[in-house]
Amino acid sequence: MNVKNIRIKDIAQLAGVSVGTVDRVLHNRGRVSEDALKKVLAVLDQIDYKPNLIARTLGANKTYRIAALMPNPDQDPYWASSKSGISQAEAEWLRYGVTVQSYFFNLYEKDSFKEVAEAVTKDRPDGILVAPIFYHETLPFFEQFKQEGIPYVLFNTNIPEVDPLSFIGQNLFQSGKLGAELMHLAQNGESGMLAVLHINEDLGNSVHLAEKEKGFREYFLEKNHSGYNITTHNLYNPNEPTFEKELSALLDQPALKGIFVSTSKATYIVASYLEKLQRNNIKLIGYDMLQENIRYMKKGVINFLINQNPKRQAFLGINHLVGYLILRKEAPANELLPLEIISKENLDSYLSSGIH
Amino acid sequence: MNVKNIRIKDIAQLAGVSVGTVDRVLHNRGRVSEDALKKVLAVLDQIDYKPNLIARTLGANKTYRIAALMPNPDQDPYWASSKSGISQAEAEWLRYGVTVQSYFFNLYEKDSFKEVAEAVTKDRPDGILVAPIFYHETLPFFEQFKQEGIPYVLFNTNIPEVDPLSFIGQNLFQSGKLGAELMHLAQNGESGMLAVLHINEDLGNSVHLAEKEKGFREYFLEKNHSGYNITTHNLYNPNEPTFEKELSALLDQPALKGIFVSTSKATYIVASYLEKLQRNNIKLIGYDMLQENIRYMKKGVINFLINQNPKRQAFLGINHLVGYLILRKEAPANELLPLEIISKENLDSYLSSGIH
DNA sequence: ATATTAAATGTGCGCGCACACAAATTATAA
DNA sequence: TTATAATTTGTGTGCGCGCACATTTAATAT
Repeated sequence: MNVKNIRIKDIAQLAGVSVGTVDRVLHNRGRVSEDALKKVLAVLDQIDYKPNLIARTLGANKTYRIAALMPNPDQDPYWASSKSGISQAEAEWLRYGVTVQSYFFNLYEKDSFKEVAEAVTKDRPDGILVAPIFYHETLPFFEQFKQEGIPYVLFNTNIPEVDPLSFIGQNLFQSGKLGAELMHLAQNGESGMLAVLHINEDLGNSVHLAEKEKGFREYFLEKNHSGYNITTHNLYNPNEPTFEKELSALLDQPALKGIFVSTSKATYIVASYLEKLQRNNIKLIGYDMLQENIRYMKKGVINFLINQNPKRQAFLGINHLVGYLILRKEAPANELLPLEIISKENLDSYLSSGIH
Repeated sequence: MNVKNIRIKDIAQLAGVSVGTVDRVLHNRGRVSEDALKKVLAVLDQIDYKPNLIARTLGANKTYRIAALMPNPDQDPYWASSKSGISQAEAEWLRYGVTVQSYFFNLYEKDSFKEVAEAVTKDRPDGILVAPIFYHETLPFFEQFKQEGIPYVLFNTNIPEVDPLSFIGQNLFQSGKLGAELMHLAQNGESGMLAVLHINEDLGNSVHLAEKEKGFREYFLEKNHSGYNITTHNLYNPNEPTFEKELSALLDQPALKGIFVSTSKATYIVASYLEKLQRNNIKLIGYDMLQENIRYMKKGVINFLINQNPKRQAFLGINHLVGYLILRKEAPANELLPLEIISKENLDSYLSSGIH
């Protein structure tokens, strides 16, 4: 019983004042005499008061509206994963009066983002989770959010200048280096031509992808592996006829030994071509445990996946926001998720382990 | 406001009875007439009542004592990691009246386990977390715990027969297979001799380790890689003079291309010999991100680590117990953590990401 | 000096649940 | 029928916090 935490009541008793006074001091609402203030502060200085968050939450009985601003999940299964993380977090907090309103913008149109972001601004939510894949377009909105005192959390893409409550994502440079290490391993010591391939549908993403490429190249630079000849390939809309031509041209090169693809959707697109063209000697390394990618990995077309954990990213984003709003918890400024390596032999262990 | 959750009060109103009656039905405490029971159940059938756990926890205001029964963390840094997971969980729940009492037994002495387990039994905790590395010795204790209605969670080693509230660990067979895949990769296509090495200090563990070996061998069987010649080596106490002799004899074999070590402590022991004997062409694959292992990985002596996440295992164990005791949450019967692959290039991303 | 205003302090209530206990109803005994 | 026991039902209280409001004390005006 003596291990129990100190309550406001105890502080009041120790300081010889009423709980109301202690409350006013704790929240510095003023209306406290210097004398009383001193007494309370003296006690607070001695003991380490930690409010009972459970009681606080119960008493508050407020409802919180969180806005999630992200690309349309129908356009890319990667974003569908993010969406499911949001839904999972929402389900967990619904009963405590938290609702999440999702706002989807078109992955390929900057104007769509603006439009949707304005809608969010109008709605004045209590907190905002956003995947700011467009750089310039987002800045003024964050200015606005900050002015209105609405906390915002970024995920997937970081923009440190806007000083968010928290960012959740990964170190992209290191991610590229890891991709290179895996590629190197998969090559069995033989050298040859390696391709870095970006399918850059959404132009907002290019900085993002370049960072991965830098890391990829850095690895081979450090290793001084001149045996590998690394080329870069930028493709755009997979639906255009030029796409297939360009990709096929690349895959036809007999010297090509491996492809590092910088996005999750691009991974299964390339995998499908590799399978169709029977180029099973080309090692493929890409991103994320999307349904399609899982299929190709089980077939052996994809050698490694680096898990960006889109679901977990979004899930944590909502959680941090909720923690900040109702439990007054400080969220970590940067939550960099580990770079998880998925191979044929540990794939199932990831699939069966919940959100993780 | 209409999104708010349904309260007991609401159910009472809908059923036309008092909250007390609803409470008795929900907790089936009896003392309810058939008529009232029917009415309440009818309402409950219609709506999806989810109790407000915050309110429940607040009201309960009980203190819970959890006993953690595990090997002495001073004997092996692996267990020190587990310990830190327990401490972290304890810190998180302390203010809600949860205390954790740790009971350490000697990793090498079955009798020590018995002794400590008896102490736990006498203390009658509200819940027990245990790493049951000795098989036969543990069974009668679980019988006792079950009779007394004390929930227990296992981690690290599973004993499904004792029907725990939850088990937290990994699929060991798959873990061995993964080790083999990584070894295969690290070999760069060259074949040769591979060694599976167990340093089996605590005899209780042997089944555990055999399972990993089975997986390791299975991988090469499936691949039909007769090019690799796999041998098994059982070593015991590293402090005995024979130990060094036997290990050196193994490492001296020029055909030896790789070693798969089945425990975390053994990993850095072997790494130290590899370094000393300058056998840097032997690939080493082992377990866990212990301080020493991290050092050897950064130096390039260890090629891959499979992370068993001892810290997280214990952390989750306490959390499940707490969730069950105060929030009445059902813990998952089997929480199999993913088999995380650690390499030089993603090591830092794991180190910087907290408990994960 | 008393009346009025301002500042400081203390008290009460609700959040939703669990549990103890009081009240009301029904069944049984005298 | 009335008295008593057994069963069923309802009410009240506390958990710790935050906030609204009542009360007390001090400062100022008349």
